[in-house]
Amino acid sequence: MTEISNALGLSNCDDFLFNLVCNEFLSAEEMEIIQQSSIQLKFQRGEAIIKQGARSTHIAYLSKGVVKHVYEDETGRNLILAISSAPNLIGGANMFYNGKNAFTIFALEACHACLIDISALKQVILMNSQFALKLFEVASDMFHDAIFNFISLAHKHVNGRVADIFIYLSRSIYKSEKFTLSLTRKELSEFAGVSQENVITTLSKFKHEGIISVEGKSIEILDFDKLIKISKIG
Amino acid sequence: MTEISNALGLSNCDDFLFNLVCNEFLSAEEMEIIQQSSIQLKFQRGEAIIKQGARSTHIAYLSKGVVKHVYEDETGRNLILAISSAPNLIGGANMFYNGKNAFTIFALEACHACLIDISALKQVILMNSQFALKLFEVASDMFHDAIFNFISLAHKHVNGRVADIFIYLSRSIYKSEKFTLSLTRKELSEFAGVSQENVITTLSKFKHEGIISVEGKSIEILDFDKLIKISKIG
DNA sequence: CGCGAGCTTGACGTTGTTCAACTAGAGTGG
DNA sequence: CCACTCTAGTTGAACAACGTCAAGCTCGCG
Repeated sequence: MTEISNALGLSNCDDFLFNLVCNEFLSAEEMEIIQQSSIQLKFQRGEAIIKQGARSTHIAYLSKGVVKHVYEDETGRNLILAISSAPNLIGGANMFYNGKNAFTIFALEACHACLIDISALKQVILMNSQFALKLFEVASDMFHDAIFNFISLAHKHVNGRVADIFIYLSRSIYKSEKFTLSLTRKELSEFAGVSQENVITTLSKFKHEGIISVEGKSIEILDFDKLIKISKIG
Repeated sequence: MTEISNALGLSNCDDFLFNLVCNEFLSAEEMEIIQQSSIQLKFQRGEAIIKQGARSTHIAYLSKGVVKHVYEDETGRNLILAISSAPNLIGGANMFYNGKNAFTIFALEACHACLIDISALKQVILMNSQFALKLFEVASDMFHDAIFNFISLAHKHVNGRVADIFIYLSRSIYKSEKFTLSLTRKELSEFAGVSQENVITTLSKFKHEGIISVEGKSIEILDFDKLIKISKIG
């Protein structure tokens, strides 16, 4: 990847991590097929990487940044299905749907992503079943994240839902107990499935109880055990 | 399948429909591998076909009956993730998880199911990538059902949720506008993520408004359009 | 005939949404 | 340098939605 092509946001998809993920499964020839039909792009916060309703022509390998998976319903209300951070394969769940993307993936911060052509990918799957199994696992993981979130939405009140979200963000996305939130309060509420005001009130409560420290977008989880306890009781 | 082995609930897994699904993808040899390690069983209402937390050793091909996919949480509250009816492959989402089943699958009525050994299935996947793609599609379908339900839980009130459930049951499970419900009111409430009383009240309301006809377990959808309208406004 | 499981209805308190007002910071143009 | 405006965040009060509780119902079965 040259400096110039990189600056233009155009290059083949030869990200180091992507190689790392795939190399143990792919032959040079197979890797070549995927690289030929792939393209490396940069996205800014708010840009859609994969758009709901559009024909699913590609999935993406996220090499830098954080994204949200959003379902936009008829009434214009949004629901965040999941958050993913690099390095990760995203959009795989669209791959075998009816040809249209089931949800939109938005960049939450500056992102580098490699768009991989689905037909090339299928071609490689047919050549290499080990790789098929691997892809299966990745898609499966997202499914289980979704179930987890599901439970939270179905049975828990705001306290439990917000607790779940911060446990998820800390463990799976930012991988630290101290992080700078890439989501707005409104986005938090679209993740929790409650009103923005309700999320804010709950955050204030957690702050006053010394469970988390909140300074705008700077979050620190002070009492992880208590957060888990809140998550459990709902 | 002899009459005797059928009565005992024991036989190889040579269900006609199962053959139908697989034959276009599997060779005789591959089919043989799967059949050798599979077993045909009968289940009564309430019996678990696949148990949450147990090691995922098999998935199932449901040739007769209706099942529920249930997540049982720490506090003993249940959440129905999805309903499936025959003919269908069930439990596929557990296949590539961390080795333990993420949810339980219960028979809602008398069911015939063929338990298929996962290691045999993986063996065949490695031999035949066409088959891998097919399995991928099946698992993908369940994922999209789950997302659909997700939205319903996140943003809609009881009216919308109950409407969604009856649309789903009518279209995807019973495939008729008139059917005999295999779920109790309590199970409906575990599907909708609201209290049983709330489901009942809503059903009564729909009945008085002439949207559905309810006589115990006998349901008939009288005004599908109105049901869809209710689903949309939430 | 009586019992129990599933179903139904209404009253009441809790939880959540909506609305409206207010604050703080960032960007813009005179 | 200071209004002006726009966006994100915050707080409280009024109202609607939901869960819980308690009571009564129906139907099948011993």
